Amino acid sequence: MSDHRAETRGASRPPLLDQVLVGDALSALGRIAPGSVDVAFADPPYNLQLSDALYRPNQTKVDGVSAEWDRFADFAAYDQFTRAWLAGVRRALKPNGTLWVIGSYHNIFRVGTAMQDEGFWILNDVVWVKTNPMPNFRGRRFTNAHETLIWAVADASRTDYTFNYKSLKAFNDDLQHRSDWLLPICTGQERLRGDDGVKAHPTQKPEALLNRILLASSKPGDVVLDPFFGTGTTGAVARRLGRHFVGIERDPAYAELAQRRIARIVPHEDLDQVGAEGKPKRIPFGLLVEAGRVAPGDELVGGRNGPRARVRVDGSIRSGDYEGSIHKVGAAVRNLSSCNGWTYWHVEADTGLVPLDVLRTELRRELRL
Amino acid sequence: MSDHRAETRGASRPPLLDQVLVGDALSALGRIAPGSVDVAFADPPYNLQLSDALYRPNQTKVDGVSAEWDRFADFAAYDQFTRAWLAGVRRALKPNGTLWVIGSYHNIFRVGTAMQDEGFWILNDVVWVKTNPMPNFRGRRFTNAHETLIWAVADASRTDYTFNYKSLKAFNDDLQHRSDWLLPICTGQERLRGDDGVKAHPTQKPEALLNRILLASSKPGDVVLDPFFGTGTTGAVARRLGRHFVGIERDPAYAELAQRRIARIVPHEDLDQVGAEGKPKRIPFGLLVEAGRVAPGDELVGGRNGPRARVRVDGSIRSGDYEGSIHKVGAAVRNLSSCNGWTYWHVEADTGLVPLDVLRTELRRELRL
DNA sequence: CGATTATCTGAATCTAAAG
DNA sequence: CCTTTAGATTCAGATAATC
Repeated sequence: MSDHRAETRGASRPPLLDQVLVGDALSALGRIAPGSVDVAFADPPYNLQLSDALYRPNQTKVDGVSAEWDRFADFAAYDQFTRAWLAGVRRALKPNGTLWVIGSYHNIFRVGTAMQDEGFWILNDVVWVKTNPMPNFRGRRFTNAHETLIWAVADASRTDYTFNYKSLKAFNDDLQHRSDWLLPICTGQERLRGDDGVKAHPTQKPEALLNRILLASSKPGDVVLDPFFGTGTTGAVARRLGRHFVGIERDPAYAELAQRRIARIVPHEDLDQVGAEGKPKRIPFGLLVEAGRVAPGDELVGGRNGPRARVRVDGSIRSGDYEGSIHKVGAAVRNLSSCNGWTYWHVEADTGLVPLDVLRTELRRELRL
Repeated sequence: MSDHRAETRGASRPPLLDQVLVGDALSALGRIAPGSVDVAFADPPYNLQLSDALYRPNQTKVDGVSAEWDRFADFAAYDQFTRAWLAGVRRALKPNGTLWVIGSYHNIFRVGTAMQDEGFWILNDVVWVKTNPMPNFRGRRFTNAHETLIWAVADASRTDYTFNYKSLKAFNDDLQHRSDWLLPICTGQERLRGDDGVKAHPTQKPEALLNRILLASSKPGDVVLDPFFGTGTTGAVARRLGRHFVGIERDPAYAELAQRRIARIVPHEDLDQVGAEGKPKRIPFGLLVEAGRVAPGDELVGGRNGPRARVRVDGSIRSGDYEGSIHKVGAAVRNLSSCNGWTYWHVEADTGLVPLDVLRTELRRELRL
């Protein structure tokens, strides 16, 4: 993480790591060093606009969200609030940092519009499909069985945001991970409750959701910001996964609860994910020739019964009239615009055809690159 | 349907039923009698903003949407276009009429915001989860595997919109219908093609999607409006379900194609029939880790006295020098080309070795999948 | 002819590093 | 900034081709 400073947009202030800042999101965001955050997760007020109490068919009252923090005069007020905190988060993020926001149909369209207007570049929307949503008691609509997440990078021109593609592919049994995530809501032991057994926070998110978000879009040691910290699910998961967190929460009681909760978390010992070693150093084909893994004059084969090529002293190859790099010649003989020569060309061994890529991997291991 | 007139807001003009109006949406909407429409479905341009060509790993070119009708100067231009057609649709709708709009993350947030601003009252957002989405070829994002629908009533004060709750509950094996719909994209015989075998329209929607929409939110004899008619999927399904349609399409060739398509439709005699639902959902190994059934750091055993592996945070495992999914590593340690990690790897319990497959079955049962 | 294998395609904001 | 080059990257389902 030594390159954090190089990525900052402005002056660096002392980082407020692994703490909960008590205060409203807007002013607290101003205390965070610009360009210091790798990933942000925000679970803002949903602006639910509930009017009357809702009762189940058995006449018990549904304990909905009716807190003061979820009341806005109108859409314009909600938009203004949204744009303000989005701007603050964007300032705190590194240019290649990403933001996740979760919401429902009550607010997510306004949030998404504001994100685009503020300059965020959307990478995906993700739907959290709930295995156990609350039913629709009145039977007047579809069961609201999902919530929407928006994932966006702070600066549209940056393509070097963190996305642990291989890790998520391994997670998903070797199929690339999709935008629909099936997860249960937060219940049972995981749900924080007061001494009276009543849920401590009305909208506590499941740790599994944050777990997947941070596995996908952050690295160990990264700084994770949550401007609506609540009871600290983001901090708990960040700590368990070896990431730093910065939480902002206006309710001191929630902040206190979150701190205690996070203190109990035992971080995982092994934080390795697939491909966590970082990008291996590039090994040019010439190095294989130089190291004697392939000798000048050796013949390469383009797959079973494919075209053949001859290795030359400088690591170029020739096949018929074509000469050049393994990639260029591979593309030429197949009449394609490009080609990965490492996987296309093979050498003949006793055991059969061996791709150059295998020889490269062996050399890389021996040279510890 | 004798109460149509009583529900109209303005003067009644002769209805333009079961026709395609050729022209741009804005002016054609003005020709529709105000307050005459029961349900509208809109599939507006998504404003995809594609720049360069995209190639698959096998170097074939992806046939993306590059039509002129999907090009807008900026978000402001798109917003203006959106607000204009939304106002026109709202005028055409009965006060208790509802509007469905489909979109992707490129445009749906802007559309949702505009709908709320224009006075529509959102009833649900619905996610169309695709069984067979196009993959993400470069591995830089999550597979974009869903699209979003917004369902809203024209007048927020009206609660007498059509929602066939019992019908949909029967459709869904006596469970109330949820907001996540699993459906394949439109391919095969259903996809309209020219004589050259090339798809007639780049964004044809599956009839199953419209079928569910009209089953849910309309009655036989209702008037269904589609301001972006394309090749007439809405009209085809409306006719089959005994509803009237009004289509608007600016491209005469599409309009002609749609008319011919709809003419071939044979309306159902029994309007209550429903289709079958999909297969059980796959549970990836990562979900077991996420759910706490297996913890990072736990040891897996490959059968009695077999090799051992260590579970990691992202659902990958490591055994010796090998890392990857349970299947990949299982294959590697056994020197096979493939392996079913679910039956090969076990966890040690008091009662002996338990295959991962058993844990998966338990989780599936609890999540009711 | 049936079974197996190869090919094609779908609303896509789809690279990274070196020079 | 731009240009060039290396080389990494796909899932489900329908259809066509081959055995």
